[in-house]
Amino acid sequence: MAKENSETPRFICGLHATLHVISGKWKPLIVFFLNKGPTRYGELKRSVRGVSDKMLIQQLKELESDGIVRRTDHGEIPLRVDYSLTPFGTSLVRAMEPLCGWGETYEEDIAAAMDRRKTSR
Amino acid sequence: MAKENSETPRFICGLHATLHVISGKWKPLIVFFLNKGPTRYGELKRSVRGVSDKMLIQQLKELESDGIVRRTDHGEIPLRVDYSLTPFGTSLVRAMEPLCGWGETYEEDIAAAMDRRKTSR
DNA sequence: ACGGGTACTTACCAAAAGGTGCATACTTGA
DNA sequence: TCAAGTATGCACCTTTTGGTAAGTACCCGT
Repeated sequence: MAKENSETPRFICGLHATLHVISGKWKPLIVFFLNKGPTRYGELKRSVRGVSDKMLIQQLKELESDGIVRRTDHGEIPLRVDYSLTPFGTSLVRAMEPLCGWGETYEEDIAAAMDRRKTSR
Repeated sequence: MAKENSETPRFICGLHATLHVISGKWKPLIVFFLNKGPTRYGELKRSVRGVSDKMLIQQLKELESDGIVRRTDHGEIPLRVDYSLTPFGTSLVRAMEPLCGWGETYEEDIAAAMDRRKTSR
């Protein structure tokens, strides 16, 4: 009587799940900066050079709805909001570290491969 | 006299570099299966359910040009090709493990967040 | 000669992701 | 009152990514 797939095989493996959370052009950069401590919106925007308001807000909202980031509105007279990592976000950053390390170690190879592809197109 | 950025700030951090290698709808799944050993094209296609020829080949080519995957043409009478991870690819898989673990641990939370977003749209 | 299998390649399209720029509501300082 | 700053929202458009379906070149069994 069992259906072929009785439960949700949404993710093939943990990595697959994780990628749904951190993929997005600016997300890794955002968590990277946020890992240094709470940051105001404008400050973050200046840190993540090249990001547009739309993208920054959008990605922050997604990270927030994923429970990675916390938005704090200080309810002050001149609008003041800042963003920080939740403990969940911090655990993500921990798990990312080896990948960061791998990327750092092979940065040049990765860049070279990217260039090769761009050139041969 | 120094320019603002004298050298290439292509990646903000290692993770950023890594993501250029593993992001792509089917890449994590591909390396996941390949981690179990060399696999023939057709076999891989049957494993990664739902992938089209175009996508499988495309992503395999990118992984190959990034040095993650190795293509072996056995030059046999009935066409026979298989794919496997290079040592570089294996090192990537190693670095991915904590992220896999994180994803496994919080799979439900991630899925729930995804559903929330899908529903509220 | 035909149908089927292997390993791709190609053209065409739809959907998702990302970018640009203007608009808002509120503030402070000149 | 007007410009400027903070933190967004929104409409529109382009780019990138992914999907569908067909075709190729080769081989094999019947």
